[in-house]
Amino acid sequence: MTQNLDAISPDIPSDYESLKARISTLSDSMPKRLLQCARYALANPDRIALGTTAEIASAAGVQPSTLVRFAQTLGFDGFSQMQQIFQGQLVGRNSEYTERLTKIRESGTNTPGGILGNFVERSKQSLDDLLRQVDTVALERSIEALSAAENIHLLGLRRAYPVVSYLHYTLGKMGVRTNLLEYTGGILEERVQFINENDALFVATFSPYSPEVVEFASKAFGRGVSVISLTDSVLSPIARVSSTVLEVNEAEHGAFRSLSTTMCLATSIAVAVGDARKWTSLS
Amino acid sequence: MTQNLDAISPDIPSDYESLKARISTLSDSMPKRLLQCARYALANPDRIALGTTAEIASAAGVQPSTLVRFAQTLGFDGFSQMQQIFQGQLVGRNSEYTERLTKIRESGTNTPGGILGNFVERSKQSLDDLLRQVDTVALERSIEALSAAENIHLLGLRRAYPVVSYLHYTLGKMGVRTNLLEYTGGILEERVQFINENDALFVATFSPYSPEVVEFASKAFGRGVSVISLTDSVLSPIARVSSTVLEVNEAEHGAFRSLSTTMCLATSIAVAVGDARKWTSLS
DNA sequence: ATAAATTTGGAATGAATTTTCCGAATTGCT
DNA sequence: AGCAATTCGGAAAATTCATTCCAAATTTAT
Repeated sequence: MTQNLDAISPDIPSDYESLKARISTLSDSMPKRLLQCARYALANPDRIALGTTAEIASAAGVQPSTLVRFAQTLGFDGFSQMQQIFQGQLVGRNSEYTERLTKIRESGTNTPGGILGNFVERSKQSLDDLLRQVDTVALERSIEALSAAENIHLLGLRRAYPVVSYLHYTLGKMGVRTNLLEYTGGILEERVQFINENDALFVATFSPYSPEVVEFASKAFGRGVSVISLTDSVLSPIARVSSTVLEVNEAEHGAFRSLSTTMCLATSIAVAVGDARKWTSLS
Repeated sequence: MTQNLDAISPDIPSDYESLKARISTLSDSMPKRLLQCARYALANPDRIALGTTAEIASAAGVQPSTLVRFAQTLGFDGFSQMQQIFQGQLVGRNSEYTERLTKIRESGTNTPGGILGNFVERSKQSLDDLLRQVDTVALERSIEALSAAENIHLLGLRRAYPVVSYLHYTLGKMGVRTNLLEYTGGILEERVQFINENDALFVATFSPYSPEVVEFASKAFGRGVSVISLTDSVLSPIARVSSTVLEVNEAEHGAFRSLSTTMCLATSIAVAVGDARKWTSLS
């Protein structure tokens, strides 16, 4: 097998891209351990570039010899030769990046790359703002409320729906069951009655704020339910009917906003709640 | 002299900045050859990071032993220890990130604020990586395919579902109708027949890759449908059944990954496709 | 179920690399 | 200019590292 592959492609990959491509094509026919190497290499190219066989092997959970075999399977003489490709990628990266940024800036906002560059920049700014402006007290109270709740209900429509559906999934994976309130016709409001005082309602809504969501939260809040809201302004109508308000200023491009920062916050909330629940369930 | 310096500053520089600072303060009292090392090191930090003593020494016009003495003059045990600082600088290109991350770790990653700080930093890094690694050709081809498609079908389960549901919403707002394939029981596969050759299938899937999604994409691809996939590795099984592959390396916190970067890319795609469709519909 | 082929782990090998050491050369001081 | 201290070069030693090899384990084919 190996001989055949060598015969088919005797030349060695000369840059990181072709190396990735070769890994991709050969991964089908790779045995378990070599696949493990492949996965590790693609996930941690920096460590391959700088580490020794012993270090990398132990980090990847294989033998040093397997690492050498992996390199040889890809067409290299040995590990060292493959390592050079990873090193080249590491060095070229620095210069390429700035070069690429200027190129993207020049390309304006009408090319796909330009649009992406724009969003990346704004998202980074937005993430900075999040960390700077976040109300840690509100955040901690939110985590507490969600951790203490008997049941967690999630509500969000339109642009907010991906946020709550993600929370639903991630919390579920952490062993925290949640109730994702889907909007199926006009019956949403009727479900308020199934939320009781010991529960928490997590509601996400952004401008323009869906009236039905605000209305729902208002009713729940009126019933004494702990309402944690994620929104884009303290002026949001949801703020008045919430126990705790989390604010996020999302990156924009014209009229279109990303969900990048919001997702970052949502993930953090999920992990924090998962952690808190784990500790309490263990004790 | 050397003994004195050791006595004055027995601690070793722990990052590139303090290393540079020490070189600059000590360079006054350095003899010729060591100064030569200092100059070379500051001018070619990358080569110091990756080369061997023999290589570097010859490039710098000194003996390998001089290189070792140089490192020891700066307070290190030997060359290897100094090299690690240069390597660290190479990996944490914007050493800001790693620096801030360690700062965050010191303040504890178990508090909600700590978890958020962690995700914010990693997400920013992840966004940088996205811009650096994105295959602009693949991106442009994706936009073209999606713009040219008669109908756009969207598929993504579990963690990928929020991504496609967001695309569904955003593209809809831009006047691009899409068909969001929801997973309702085992009937998913039967829907392949409703996708025809002029359509495009956008499929998102992350490790562990849902077999049913891969299977679905495979069938569509087999029917000649343009399949644009968004995934987390070239080893993804979806890659083999796609016309175009977009790769995203998302930020992690332990076992949990955010969707921050993925959402940024998704938004960009939506805006780009929306733009492209607008132009063609106007002309 | 059995045999053949492939893959794997781990020790052994051999190469490469870092570090030490010491005599020679250079520099600084009187 | 002559002496002492420092610096340097280069070889030798010690260490680390990549690679090879082979027996054991696993997988595949019959």
